[in-house]
Amino acid sequence: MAVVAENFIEQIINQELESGKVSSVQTRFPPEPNGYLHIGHAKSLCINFGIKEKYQGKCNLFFDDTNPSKEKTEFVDAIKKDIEWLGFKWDKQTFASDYFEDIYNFAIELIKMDKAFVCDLSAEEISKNRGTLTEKGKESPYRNRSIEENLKLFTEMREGKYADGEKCLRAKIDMASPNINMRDPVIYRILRQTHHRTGDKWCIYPMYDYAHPICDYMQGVTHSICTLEFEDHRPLYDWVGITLGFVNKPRQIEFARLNVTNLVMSKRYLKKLVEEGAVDGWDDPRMPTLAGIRNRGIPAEALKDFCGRIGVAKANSEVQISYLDAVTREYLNLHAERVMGVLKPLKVTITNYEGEEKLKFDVNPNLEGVQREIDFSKEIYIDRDDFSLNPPPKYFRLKKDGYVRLKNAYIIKCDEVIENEKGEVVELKCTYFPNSKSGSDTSGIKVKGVIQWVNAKTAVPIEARKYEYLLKDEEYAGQDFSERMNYDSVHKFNALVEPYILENEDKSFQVLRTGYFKVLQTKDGKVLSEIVALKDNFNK
RNA sequence: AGGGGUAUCGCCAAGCGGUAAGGCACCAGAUUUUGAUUCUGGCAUUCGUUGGUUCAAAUCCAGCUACCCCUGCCA
Repeated sequence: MAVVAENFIEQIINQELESGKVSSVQTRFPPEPNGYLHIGHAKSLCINFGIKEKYQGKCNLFFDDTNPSKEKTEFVDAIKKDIEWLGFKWDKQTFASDYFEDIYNFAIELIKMDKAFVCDLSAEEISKNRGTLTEKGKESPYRNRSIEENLKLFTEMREGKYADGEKCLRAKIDMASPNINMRDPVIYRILRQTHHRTGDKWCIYPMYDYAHPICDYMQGVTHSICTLEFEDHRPLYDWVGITLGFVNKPRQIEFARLNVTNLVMSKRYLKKLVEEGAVDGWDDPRMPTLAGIRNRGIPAEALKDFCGRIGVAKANSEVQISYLDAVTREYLNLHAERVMGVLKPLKVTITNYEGEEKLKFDVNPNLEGVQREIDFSKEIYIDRDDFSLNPPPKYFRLKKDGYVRLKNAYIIKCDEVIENEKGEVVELKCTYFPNSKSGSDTSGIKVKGVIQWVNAKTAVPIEARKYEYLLKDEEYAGQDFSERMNYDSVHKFNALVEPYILENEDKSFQVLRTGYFKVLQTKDGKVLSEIVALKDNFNK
């Protein structure tokens, strides 16, 4: 894990701790349960839980469920699973809906202070009266209703006397404000939607801008961390807290959201891909969701390390996807078990070898002395790409009359190439050198190439799939991805792998030279996903 | 004359008045039974730009410029 400099949020907290403005720190991770978490959320998770850990504070998991038309229990379960996968432990699990009654009572307070009013304007009229970026807005004709009338009307709104959209509650701030969010924003709307937790108890729901500062405050949040687009909302966030007289009002701090080159990140779009069946679900390895990343075989530790290394700042930036690969590679190199597998099997018969033997194989060269056994015999398979009939210069692997080392086994020489009627290579006849065994090589033969192999008898056939990330590029931007997704984002191989890999599902294995493997359980059986994230220089 | 932000190497990113950290990528070399790993060396006389203050500026001031966000009864 790389050591990362203190980010600007931590600097702010340090100052507040020093000055005594706060004595302890509490954050919250506030997803709306309307979809799965993606890699961008991982950054927020790492920031919020990172602060909890660093300052021995608290961090709640707070579901922002103020809009019942989009939210589902399915999503809250998925979100929790993803956070658990990352290894973060929240202090309390809370919902905005836990506070609906308080939020309502605070609205009554606001009305009593003459800081909120019931407005009869339609959504379109409100929009029209809001003014534009350069022109100030017009005050609602209902703005000066009496407190008594507002109280009565708002109570009736809750009781269901009015139709959806017929009335709303607005904060009374300033229609001339240059900040559009302050132009008497709507804080309650009438919405007859069954809420995933409160059912039909309510027909009015608070808006995010109004509910969030209250929920933060009620939970004891000291630092409410969100993304840059909420900077313009901070005055409103503060207005709510100040007007309601919150003591030690939480402070909202904004940071730049994570962008990754060419990665499709909008929840709207990801949802569409799932609904159209362009991918196998939210957890498809091609998805940038945490579930997808998990299935891809990227360890949680690697993802967290990535989040730490990209830093936290306010400048809009775009991180290269290859950086995630690099961090994954680094983690896997240190921790992953090694396993051999061939994507495109090519039979090799070792004509002068008889019998069978067990060979030692390093589980991971970084874990000294930890070995397991692999079977060797006269019939093996190598990868078709490790043999070339017309080798380019500096080709280190097997060629006709050439030598190569079978990883952890013997040096072999290719004597004969067997082709079928179509001229395709179907088998190689080789001889091995008994005194060239790994670890006790006295043959004196120098080979530059080392290739992986699997034993014909023990290897298991499996469908290997190579998943590409869902990428957006100019050519496809804004278009319908689904066709392309199925076309070129998954590559399938009838591969052979060591049986060992199947006994260790849910682990990621580094595969020699080609990348890393992870076994996925799918409807039609086991599938090995192969994602290339290792360095692959030999094609240069 | 709308408001709010941001500008430091190809990509992230430290720096907070004392003379440009680090990571990824890249280049060169060494070791290597993964063409991986590891190792060693290289990689911004310059911080969007123009002026100003200062003995000294990426850091302070002023003016430009570029990019991002804001006109949901979404979050």
